[in-house]
Amino acid sequence: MPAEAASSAAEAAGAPREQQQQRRRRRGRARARTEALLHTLKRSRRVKANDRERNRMHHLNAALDALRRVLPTPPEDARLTKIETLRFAYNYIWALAETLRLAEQRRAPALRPAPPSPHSDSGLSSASPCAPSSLGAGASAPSSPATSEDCAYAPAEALRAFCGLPGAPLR
DNA sequence: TAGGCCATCTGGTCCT
DNA sequence: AGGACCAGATGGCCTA
Repeated sequence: MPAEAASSAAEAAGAPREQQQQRRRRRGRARARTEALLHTLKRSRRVKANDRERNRMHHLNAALDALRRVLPTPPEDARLTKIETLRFAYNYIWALAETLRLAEQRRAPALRPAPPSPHSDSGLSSASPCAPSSLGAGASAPSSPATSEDCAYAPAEALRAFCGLPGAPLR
């Protein structure tokens, strides 16, 4: 072992034992200081990260609250939970899109059969910003949260059915 | 008291 | 390197 060799060499050289011990103690203290510093550094980074995470979640919750405010829930209803809010929003958007589609269909029945062509993605939905294709779901309407018969004849009814109740069916 | 919901902390991973 | 995002763990609060 080189260390042993070195120490015995030092002894052989006549270095006093006391000096060696002092050196060892100093090294120990220095290492302890470094570790403490590292620990506080890690700690302060963690605290900062926690702070950011808390902030991030607050922003997420604020967005969720904003979403709750625009959803048509009766004010006396208990506040929707997070998962309920998301499901409700999904169904609400679906119902709105469906309403729009049916309204279009009534106004211009001749134009009705317009299955999305493979190239239709880009050219869709000049009608309304709420049209299905502009909801980020691609060329087709969001998949139905229930059977399509449910709102085939009464869009308003459908809206109520799908959006009036929290926990409306979501796939 | 069990179960649901929520806020917070934490370590890992990815991105800039 | 530091920040954003994510998922798991934990503990508190509330309600049936």
